[in-house]
Amino acid sequence: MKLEKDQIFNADCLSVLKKMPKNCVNLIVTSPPYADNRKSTYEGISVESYVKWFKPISKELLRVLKPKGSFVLNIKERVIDGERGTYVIELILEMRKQGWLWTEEYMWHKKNSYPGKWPNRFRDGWERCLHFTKEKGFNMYQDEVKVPTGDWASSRLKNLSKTDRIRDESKVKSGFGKKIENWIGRDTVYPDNVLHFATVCENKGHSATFPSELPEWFIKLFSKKGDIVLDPFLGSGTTAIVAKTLERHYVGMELNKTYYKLAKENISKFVPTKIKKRKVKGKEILSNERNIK
Amino acid sequence: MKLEKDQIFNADCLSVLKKMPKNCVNLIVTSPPYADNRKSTYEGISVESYVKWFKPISKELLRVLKPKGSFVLNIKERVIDGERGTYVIELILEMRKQGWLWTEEYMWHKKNSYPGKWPNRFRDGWERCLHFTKEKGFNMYQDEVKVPTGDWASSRLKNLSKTDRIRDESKVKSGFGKKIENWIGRDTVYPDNVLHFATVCENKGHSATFPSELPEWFIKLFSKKGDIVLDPFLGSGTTAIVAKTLERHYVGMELNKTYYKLAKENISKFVPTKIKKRKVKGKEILSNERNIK
DNA sequence: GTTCCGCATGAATCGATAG
DNA sequence: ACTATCGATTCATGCGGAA
Repeated sequence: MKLEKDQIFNADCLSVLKKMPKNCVNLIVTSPPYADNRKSTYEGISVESYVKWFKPISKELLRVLKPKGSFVLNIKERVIDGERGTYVIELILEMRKQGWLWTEEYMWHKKNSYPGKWPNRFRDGWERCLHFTKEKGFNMYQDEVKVPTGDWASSRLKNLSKTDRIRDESKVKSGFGKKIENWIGRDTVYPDNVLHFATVCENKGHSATFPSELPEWFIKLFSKKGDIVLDPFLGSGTTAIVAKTLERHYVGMELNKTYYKLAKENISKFVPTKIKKRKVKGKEILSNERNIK
Repeated sequence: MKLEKDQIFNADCLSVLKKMPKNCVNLIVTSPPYADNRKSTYEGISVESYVKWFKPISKELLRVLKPKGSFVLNIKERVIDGERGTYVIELILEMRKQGWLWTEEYMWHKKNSYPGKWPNRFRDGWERCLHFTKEKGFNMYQDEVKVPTGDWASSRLKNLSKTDRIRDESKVKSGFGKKIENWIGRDTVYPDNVLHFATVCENKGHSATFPSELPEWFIKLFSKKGDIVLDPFLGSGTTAIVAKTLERHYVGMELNKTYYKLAKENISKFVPTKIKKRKVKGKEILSNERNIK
């Protein structure tokens, strides 16, 4: 299969990945389905089989990723019978056996974590963003995520107020250069490996597993314009939308038909491109043309 | 050996632990020496042998801990040859085999992380605080660590009281006063599992140190007055001082003679005055801060 | 045009209940 | 005894309507 840019598949990611050529994507950002506590699950993945389920996928991801590319895995283990599940840390060990380098673990601090009160724990306010690479000398564009110093920056990080959000959205839409302009005269510093983003709620209009700021940060950090960003569990399409907005190409898979349609709808709505359907060798693929407004 | 309260040992913790009776301490809080990359280390523990070195200690800790007690392990894996070391997550798996329950993983977000710049990673801004227990029904005193509400409620409360003062002057019996009381009663909430503390000044490269706020938070959360708090890697004595300040008893071990003397000196210097507390909204609260400053 | 308040909601977890 | 379902708990956030 030749890799067509900017398309999404309504299919199991493993089957699509196997048809993809090796070393073809620059960055993988995804948040896979979380494990399900129920013993017998027909759509979810059980806790017991999680590692076994994910291993063939991570093996293919290793194959399709370019040598200097990165794989960012957003995940968090469930509480199982009063304990934190061990399947995530077991997965790390298994992926290293496959050849992945566990380069870093970024922490996503969710300021608005799910409420609740229990006798043995507090609300869970963070998730892992595991950073895997194929080589030590992977691409990392640190200057693209520098943050300004001073109160303005820290307050923006801790609390995305309404004005900040407007600024943030315009920043994404107009590209990164404009943001730099806004910060001229200010000192900028490199961030640390802790990310402060609020989760998205349903009332924002579209449900998503992670806020757009999360893939945005990693896409800026680990890819450049024109690169290809892959999300094998696309969900409602957040990764693809952000990638396209940042002038990267996207490839995505989503098994669930409802989410696939939602992603397609969201992408067509948000991305300033005209999507055309085309038949190639009996298969329907997507190609896009630049929409010169 | 009979357990003497409020004493510290200048000895290898394992040898002392073995002499201690079982089920005698209520809480263990410690930050063990970090693994050392160098092959032959004088006092450090090599990366390869870290799990093997720690297992007999954690086995004894399991024995001396009371059934409803907790073990809080502050640790973070080093970067080894460009990758995060796996010995911490391997240790979690091994400790579960010993009988420990991996109940939770708290996250210490270091607000002022150690500076530096590397081509493949950012500054490390967080450490793990692994929470192990012997039973599901362990002791947890959640009310002791409540924090002020976030911006949402505080700004709302501020505005409510402002408009309400006006209404109160005009309408004495409006029934609105009670509503305010409900809001005021809600000015503290339960925290999540992310702790925001600044690091302490760099100690002279020996055993890992944490700010006093860290043991303070866990001592308040997992023990009550009169309980016994153990730190098998006491360092300069932070855990013991905080324990005593909070009217708990302490037991500590420190192998390094210099640090042992320092700890003893620090503890003896300690005058049982009030621990540093801050006033927030007229209420005394913990030094933990809900928001990133 | 702002600011402010009411309300719904979210990758949750525990304990009790029912089969 | 083991498993599935359900109600209670909790708080930061965004949206929409009101002041």
